[in-house]
Order: sequence, then C-alpha cells, then structure tokens
Amino acid sequence: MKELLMYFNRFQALPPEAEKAITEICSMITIKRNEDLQSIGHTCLTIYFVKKGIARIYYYKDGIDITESFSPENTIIARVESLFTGTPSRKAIQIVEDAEIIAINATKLFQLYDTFPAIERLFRKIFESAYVETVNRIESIQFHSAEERYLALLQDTPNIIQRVPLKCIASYLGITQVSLSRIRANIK
Amino acid sequence: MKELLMYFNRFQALPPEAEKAITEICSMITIKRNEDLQSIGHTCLTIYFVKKGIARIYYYKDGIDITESFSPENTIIARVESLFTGTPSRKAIQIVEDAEIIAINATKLFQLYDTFPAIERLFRKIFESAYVETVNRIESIQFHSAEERYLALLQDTPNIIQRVPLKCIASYLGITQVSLSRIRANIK
DNA sequence: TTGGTTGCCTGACCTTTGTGAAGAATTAAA
DNA sequence: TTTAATTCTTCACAAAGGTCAGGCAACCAA
Repeated sequence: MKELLMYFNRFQALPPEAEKAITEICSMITIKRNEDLQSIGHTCLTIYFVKKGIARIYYYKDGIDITESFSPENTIIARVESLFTGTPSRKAIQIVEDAEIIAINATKLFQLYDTFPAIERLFRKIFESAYVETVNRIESIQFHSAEERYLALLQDTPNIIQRVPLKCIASYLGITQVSLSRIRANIK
Repeated sequence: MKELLMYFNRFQALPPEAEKAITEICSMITIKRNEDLQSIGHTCLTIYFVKKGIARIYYYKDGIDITESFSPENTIIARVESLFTGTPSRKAIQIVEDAEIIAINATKLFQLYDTFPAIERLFRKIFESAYVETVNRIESIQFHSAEERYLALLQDTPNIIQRVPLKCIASYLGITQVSLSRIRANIK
C-alpha cells in the first residue's frame, strides 16, 4: 500500500485519517497474464493502481482487438467513460504481464469525498492530470505520422514496447501490425 | 450571467453564497469574429463560457492552422494543458463568430475551492465530463474514417458545420480541406 | 467598375497505410 | 524432440488521403 500512498502524495498531501480511510476501501489483487481484470459490459466502479506488472484497456472495433491505453507500474487505470457516467463500459481491462493490483472501491471513494475534502481534491488532481495527457494524446494521434508516434513511444516509455506484444502496440498507435512491422524495419 | 449559473446547476447545485462568489470573479467580454481571445504563448489562467457565438482552440503544426476544438453557445472553453500545468500554451483561442464571453478568473476560482467545497466539486464534475468527451473523441479519430467522422459531426452538431469555415472543420477532423471537399461531393 | 482576396471545389498524381496471404521465428505443449 | 500455436515479418496489390495546381463564385475596397 506504501506505493499507492506515495503516488497520492505527489498530487496532494493527505491527513493521516484520510490515508487510513482510503486504505480501508482498497484491496489487493494478484492476477496473471492474459486474464481480464474487468470485462466488457461491466459498469466500472473500481479504480485500479498497478503496483507490479502491466495492464491495458482494450475493446473490440469490428471484431478487432484495439488497445486504448497501457498502465505500467505506479499508474492508475480506470475506464473513466463508464466510471464518470455510470453506464456499462464497452471496454475491458486486461493484464499484459503478471501483476499485483490495488483496487479502490470507487463507490466508497466517492462517499469519502464528503468526509475528506482532501481526498476529493486528490482525485480531482489525478484526473485533471489524466485529462491533460489525453488532450496531448489527441494531438499526437491526429498530427503525427505513425512512425513519429512509434518513435515517441520508444522514447517516452521504452519498457512498454519491450514488455507488450506488438499487436497491442500497433492498435494503440492506430495502425495495423503489418504497418508497425514496416516502420520497425525502416528504422534499423 | 443567468446562462452560466444554469449551466453550473446541471452539474452541481451551489449555495447562494457560492453563486455570488463565482459571479464576482467573472467578467463579460464582447469580441468580434477572427479576433484572438487568448494568444499563443500565453499561460492560461482563465476559463471561458461562451454565451453567444462560437470560439475555437487552434495551434500551428508545421505552419498550418489546426483546430483542436469548437465551443458553441453554452459551453466552457479552456486550454487545459496550460491551465492545469501552469505552463505556457502553444494554442490560442479564436472567435469564429461574433461572441459574448464570460471570463472566469481561474486563479481566484482555485482560491474559492478552499472556501466553497461545492465550487471545487462543480469544476471537478465539469472537467470529468470534458475528460470523458476527450476519451471518446480519441476513439472517433483513431478508428473511424474521415467520412464517418464528418457524418458524425453533421449529426451531432450540424449548426457548427454551417457556422464555421470548412478549413477549420477539415483540420478538426484531421484531414485537408481538399479531402473534406471530396467527402462532401461524395455524399450528395 | 475593377482588381484583390477569400472560400470552396476539382483533377492528376503521389505517399502512406490497409488487406490478404504466406513464410520465418519463437514459444508452448505433447 | 517433434508438433502445434503464437508472434512477427514480408510481399503484392488496393484504398484512403495528401500535394500541387488551377478554377470559379462571392465579397470587399478603391
């Protein structure tokens, strides 16, 4: 749980009672590669923190598996379009590499917002930061070529490329596996 | 100011003192077509509400004017990647159609968060909702053809297409004006 | 009225990426 | 160790979209 509290502290300091309250609504999950942490059609009521391993959000578009995002160690993962709207998600969370996950009960968390303004503030900041990343990602998708995006990923998070199957990387970049192969061949 | 308070109320009810406090950090701006409300390089410390007219966020990529988003009546517009990080923005806000804008002083707003938890909660919800829209937009950009995206825009916000120059629509859709013209010719 | 500017459309050609199929290479299973 | 299943790469061809250039209509300003 230490990692999670350190992660929180980078956004917002919490009084000890608030830390304790959060800790009490968390549970540890150990889960193996290729298993789904949450499945398609399920309404998201949990926010996950990846302590070890890698997770990804994916969904099916015309029968093809599309990766929306990766979450390596020390990151938060949640299907926000379901969490914030209360509607079922068309997306699933899958474990890409054997993982230890901390699950935060979002229903209880939102109740804590009333008791601990610092917790509401903490998660406001966490999701503001995620929002900014998403806005930047749009720019990257829309106005950089597939090769530029691959190189950027290589530079920003080289360990993801080494630890995740190429087909997931390809769909994350918005291209086919074939195109990614060509790009890789070109670079060398 | 009535429109703004009604907009707020859709997300979160505010006590009268909180409404009054927000009203006091707002100012009205009347501004003409083609003028920049905020310019490139400026750090964003203002959140805008469009009361009348249309605004857009744009930036230059390789010398070409790219539209990131449109904001018609009764929407909020802000360059969040600057507002939430405190760094200068590479983007500008331009008025596309003569407008009346309510400017909310974000520095003072963030101070109000300490006095009025309901205000912090209100803006948390506003930006959570914007975040969800942005996540959905990625899906739209990445996995729909230019024609599908144009048709979706036609369906969702037909009035934007009628009120905004086609070159802005094209760059918003991530294509050239030429391609957009061909798509339009194809549809008829 | 004329000339300049802007916004939108069209044609010819080129580049990037997708599709379908098939072949290495790696890994897992028997 | 051999077979089977994945994973990744490569090829030939097709489609989507980009680039460059030109054209026409509408709208100003002189």
